[in-house]
Amino acid sequence: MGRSPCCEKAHTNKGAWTKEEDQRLVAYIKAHGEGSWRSLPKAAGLQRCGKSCRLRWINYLRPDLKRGNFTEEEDDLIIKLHGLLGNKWSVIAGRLPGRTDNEIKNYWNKHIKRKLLARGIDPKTHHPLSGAAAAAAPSSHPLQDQLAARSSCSPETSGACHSSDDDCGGIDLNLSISLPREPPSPSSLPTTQEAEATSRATVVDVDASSEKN
DNA sequence: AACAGGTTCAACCGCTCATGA
DNA sequence: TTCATGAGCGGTTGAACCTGT
Repeated sequence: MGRSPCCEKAHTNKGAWTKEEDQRLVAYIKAHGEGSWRSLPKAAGLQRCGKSCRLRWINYLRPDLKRGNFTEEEDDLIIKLHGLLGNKWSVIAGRLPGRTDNEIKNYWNKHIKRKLLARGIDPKTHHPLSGAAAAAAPSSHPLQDQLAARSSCSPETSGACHSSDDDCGGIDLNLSISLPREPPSPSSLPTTQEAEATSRATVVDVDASSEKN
């Protein structure tokens, strides 16, 4: 009596989506909204796994997606957020309207990793590459360490030292985000993902406006 | 022009988390 | 409190595309 599989593998398509499948999925979501991914494929007449539908919608079909090159600002923001959060791609995506976790993850692997390496920075630890010892620091994310060290003034406990120019910790990553947390328009998605991402990220305030020093 | 190697992107897989009975 | 189920996340893979030889 194991857990039931997420879908009938024998009767589901795999691989690239066809235009018709895309159209069906978009039409269904427009009519019924997001959610119930497990039952969606059947209801929409798709021979796909619910997870696959969800992914296709989130990463490719959503109307509010911003496709195209990342800006320098987005680059910097991703780097800073990664320093704070690690590989929490969905949280990072929540701070970059129109970007998806998958897109950011890919972009990180293809572009930013190299950028950091070229600067002599270890993309995993955000420490200078030169010191192997540095890489062996107690935490994989030094910035998280700094945040932890600041626990005495954490927003959860006091919120007192959360002003944008407070230098608690002495790093410029004391940020508070000013990006919109709501969907840009009523017709765009409820973005449960973003909502969740936002809620999970509340511990860390990141200010997009301050990331340009 | 043809081939090989490298890069990029979309999609899948397996795990964890959240929620409800 | 425990268990079952659905949803979401992050890592990985594979095919298509690009570039250099």
